[in-house]
Amino acid sequence: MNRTVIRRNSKQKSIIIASVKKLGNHPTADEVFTEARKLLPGISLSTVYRNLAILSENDELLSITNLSPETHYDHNTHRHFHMYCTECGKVGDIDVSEKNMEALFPDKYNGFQINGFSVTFSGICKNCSILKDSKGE
Amino acid sequence: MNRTVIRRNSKQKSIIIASVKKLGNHPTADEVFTEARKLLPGISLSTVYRNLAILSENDELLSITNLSPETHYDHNTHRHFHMYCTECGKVGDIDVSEKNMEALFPDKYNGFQINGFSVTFSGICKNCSILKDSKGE
DNA sequence: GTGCTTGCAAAGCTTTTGCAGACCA
DNA sequence: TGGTCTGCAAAAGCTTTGCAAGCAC
Repeated sequence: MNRTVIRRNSKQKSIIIASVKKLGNHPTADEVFTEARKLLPGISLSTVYRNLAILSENDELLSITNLSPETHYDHNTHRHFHMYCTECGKVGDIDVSEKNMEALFPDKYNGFQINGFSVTFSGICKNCSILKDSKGE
Repeated sequence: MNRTVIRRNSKQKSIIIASVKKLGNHPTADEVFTEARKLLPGISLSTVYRNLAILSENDELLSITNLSPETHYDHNTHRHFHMYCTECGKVGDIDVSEKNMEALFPDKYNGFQINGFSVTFSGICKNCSILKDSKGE
């Protein structure tokens, strides 16, 4: 669903896009805000939220809303899965073969017209496993 | 992760469980609250939240977070997918063959130890499609 | 100049928490 | 009776919104 309003460019918008790309690993709105402020100290959090929402609507970003309490944003808009570490909150990508994708993700299911999907695994990442082991937990 | 505290029964707790089962279709905390109040008008929303959290921790309920802005609760704790209608907010179940499950859901992935997963499709349900068609959208 | 976009502040929404009293075992 | 559970109210956390000023085109 694209906005029907005329879009304009602004310094803020391009800085927000650049920040998401630079951060790379599924930043939250607040992380984008922190990064964007390095380049434009006066930028406001609501501007970040507004632009992330618009970019998601226009499929220029993927918004991931079932990871943690916060919404994460991903500049990789291709179909892929996510892995969420319940220890450190880090988000990783999971690649799935195109064959499995097709088998799993039909366009329709019992009358539902499927437009998008979100797959998230939760668990413990390599780093946190090592940390836990070294603490003898 | 179970609580280590001793659990007691209460009228509120059993009414909350009964309400989730009666509502059936992935109710939110507020919907459970509304249902529970029919049976016990004095019950408080925080009691509902507290009990839903405990039941989820004990795997007596599945909590589905950020399907929508609210957390949904499911008395079906078996592995299955969800379908979220972006028009009416209704949540449906999607069954996937056990074979596909096994292929897709390994216990480990690149060092990640996978403990749980969440799969959500979003789109438009049958009812809403019909409504949209009849409006000529 | 028009009207989209921003920053600020305030509000909105769901969920959590502190505390005193109630109640289960 | 001891300690868990409840209800109330307030707060927390993330996100959205109203509005006047600023800026792109």
